[in-house]
Amino acid sequence: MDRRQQKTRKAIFEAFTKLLGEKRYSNITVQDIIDKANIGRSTFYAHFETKDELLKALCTDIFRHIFSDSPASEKTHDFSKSNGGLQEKLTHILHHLSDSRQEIKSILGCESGELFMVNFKEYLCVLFEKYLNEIKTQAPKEFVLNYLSGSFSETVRWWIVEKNEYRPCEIAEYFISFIPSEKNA
Amino acid sequence: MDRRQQKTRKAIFEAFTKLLGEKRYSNITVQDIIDKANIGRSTFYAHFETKDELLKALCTDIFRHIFSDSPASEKTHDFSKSNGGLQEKLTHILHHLSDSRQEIKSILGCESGELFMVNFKEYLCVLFEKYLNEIKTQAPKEFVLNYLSGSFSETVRWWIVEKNEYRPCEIAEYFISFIPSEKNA
DNA sequence: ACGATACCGCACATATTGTTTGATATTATT
DNA sequence: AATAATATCAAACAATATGTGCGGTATCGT
Repeated sequence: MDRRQQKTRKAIFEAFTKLLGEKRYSNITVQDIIDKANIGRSTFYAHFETKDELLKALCTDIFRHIFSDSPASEKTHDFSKSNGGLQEKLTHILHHLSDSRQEIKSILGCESGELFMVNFKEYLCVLFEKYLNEIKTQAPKEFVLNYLSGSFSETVRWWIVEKNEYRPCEIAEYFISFIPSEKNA
Repeated sequence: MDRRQQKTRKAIFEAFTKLLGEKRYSNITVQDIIDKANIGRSTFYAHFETKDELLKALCTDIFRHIFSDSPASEKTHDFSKSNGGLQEKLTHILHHLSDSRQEIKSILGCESGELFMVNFKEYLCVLFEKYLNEIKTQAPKEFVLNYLSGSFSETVRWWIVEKNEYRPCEIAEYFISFIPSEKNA
């Protein structure tokens, strides 16, 4: 990728995230972005068709960072096992989320959070699906999968937005304790 | 309230919900609304300052309907008790939600869903707070309250948006079964 | 050094917004 | 039935945002 493109793209992302900290997503105009990023109008549209595409690209970047590396091998899907288990994986994700906290908090602060959360839930569904058979329940799979991704994503939202003192491992532990399993019986 | 106002307000609401079924919230313009509602420009602004205010008013109307009447007395806060318990209350709420399904589905279909969900969660927090002491957990109250309102609201979202065959009482039962309590031990 | 291309600045037509004006029609009240 | 209040309307308005197109310039990769 051309250095100029990298530079411009980065400038747009930075301007955008700054603006998200200042005002609501829907109130941010392309004009605002190109002013703060100090780029030409046509340059912006050469990179992103719309403001929505920009947001989507930003989220994609963040998720690539968060879900990139697995903390351990996928050998075991026993979610309370110390190594490669669900709890460890969630803790790992929470650490990554914590790294980008300010950025994510800005996104979650308004309607743009919707897109972030939808994306996040999709990633989580893939993750939780592997552990479905560990869960003690009569409820149908689709219910359970939505319940888990929904509850965890909402937990993350709360954890990120509200300034609280809990550490990633604590959140993961609390969350796991709410899942009906052999261990939590 | 003046009959003219009632008529206009109703026309605006109807036009707005119709439009929400056709296109995304952010792509709906005030122009669209006044065209479909067949009212004058200044008339719209006499009723609502912005499109956001209109959405907020619509949500308020819906929630007033959903949370208006209690199914039973508030005597007992034992949530698995058959009468006045949490499960019955949730079932009742789900029935109301089902009544306004199409309307709510339109709202949830795009960014406007964010506002709806935030509002919904606030109402749910008030409800769940009464049952906090029934829950077996080591997690702090603020975590639990957010977990419950988050997981239930996400369950509702899934239930409303995805066309599925589950009845209100089934959803309530599945949800309750995921809460750690004496009964679910 | 050179061809490719990303950027810029500017301009343009189009669309939306929010406000104002004065006239008209409907309402609530007496 | 008459009257005063007011909700609505149509039209016009400036201000702003959008998306696109153009030639010229600077920077890039090779």
